[in-house]
Amino acid sequence: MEERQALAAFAALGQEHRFRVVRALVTAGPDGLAAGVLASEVGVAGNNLSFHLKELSHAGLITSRREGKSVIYSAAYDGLSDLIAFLMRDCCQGRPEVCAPVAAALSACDCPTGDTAHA
Amino acid sequence: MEERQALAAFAALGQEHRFRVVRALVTAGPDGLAAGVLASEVGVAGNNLSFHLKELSHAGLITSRREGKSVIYSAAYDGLSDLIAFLMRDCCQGRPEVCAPVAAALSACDCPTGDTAHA
DNA sequence: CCTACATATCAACGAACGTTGAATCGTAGA
DNA sequence: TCTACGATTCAACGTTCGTTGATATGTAGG
Repeated sequence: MEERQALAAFAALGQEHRFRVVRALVTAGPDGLAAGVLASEVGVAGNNLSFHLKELSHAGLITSRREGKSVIYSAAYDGLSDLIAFLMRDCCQGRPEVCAPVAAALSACDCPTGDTAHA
Repeated sequence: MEERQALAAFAALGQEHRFRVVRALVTAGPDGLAAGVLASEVGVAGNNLSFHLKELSHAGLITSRREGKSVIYSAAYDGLSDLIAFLMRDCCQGRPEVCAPVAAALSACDCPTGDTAHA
């Protein structure tokens, strides 16, 4: 991931409404949510939401597809993981003070980290 | 980490100059860097840098200590790891599409993840 | 005490951001 | 084709952000 893209992603997530959009889409799963549903879920006017969705899409954090009259938005899981990986690559840099808690968070989650023996 | 704090941290990292400050401080290690050194390293005027440093400090990403005539700034490693952990907790949510690449990035780094057999 | 140096604070300006309302585009059904 | 509906685009606005220059604080040395 380029630095430019990462900066855009951080700036995008630094806005409350956009962050709530991303969280709602991640929670919704790969099926995604229609723009109208997102609007009422986040509490933003439709036209305003379009503005934020374009920003998030440009930052590589969400994707969209048309489905009948609706436009369905989904979280771009690869973009999100790229962002986390970029942050760790730029900040971890051989410093266990940063990585250790992240590794702990990984094993506290339902994901296959390679050493999660808790499941 | 609170959502409010995480939003402030994302917004802080979304600014190029501030991001470069954080990267410079992480690279510098726990010893940190003086404000003047940071100013020339990032290419920002001293008074302007103070503004950004206050923002980063308020976001919990850096800390400061006075040392003679200089003020030394250091990366807040716990704040950074908290931020990554928060992002994964809010975005991972049992979705291996996000966690797997992060786990891969972890093992590509010099940190003890518990299963890094590459070193 | 006075000077020199390193940072921080303040007021002010221009630029970018986020919101709003009206108008437009695209799709589905009568 | 006409209407209804969902979503987007556009122009305008008020606000916030980032930068600049001048000023103030705090520290070390003469």
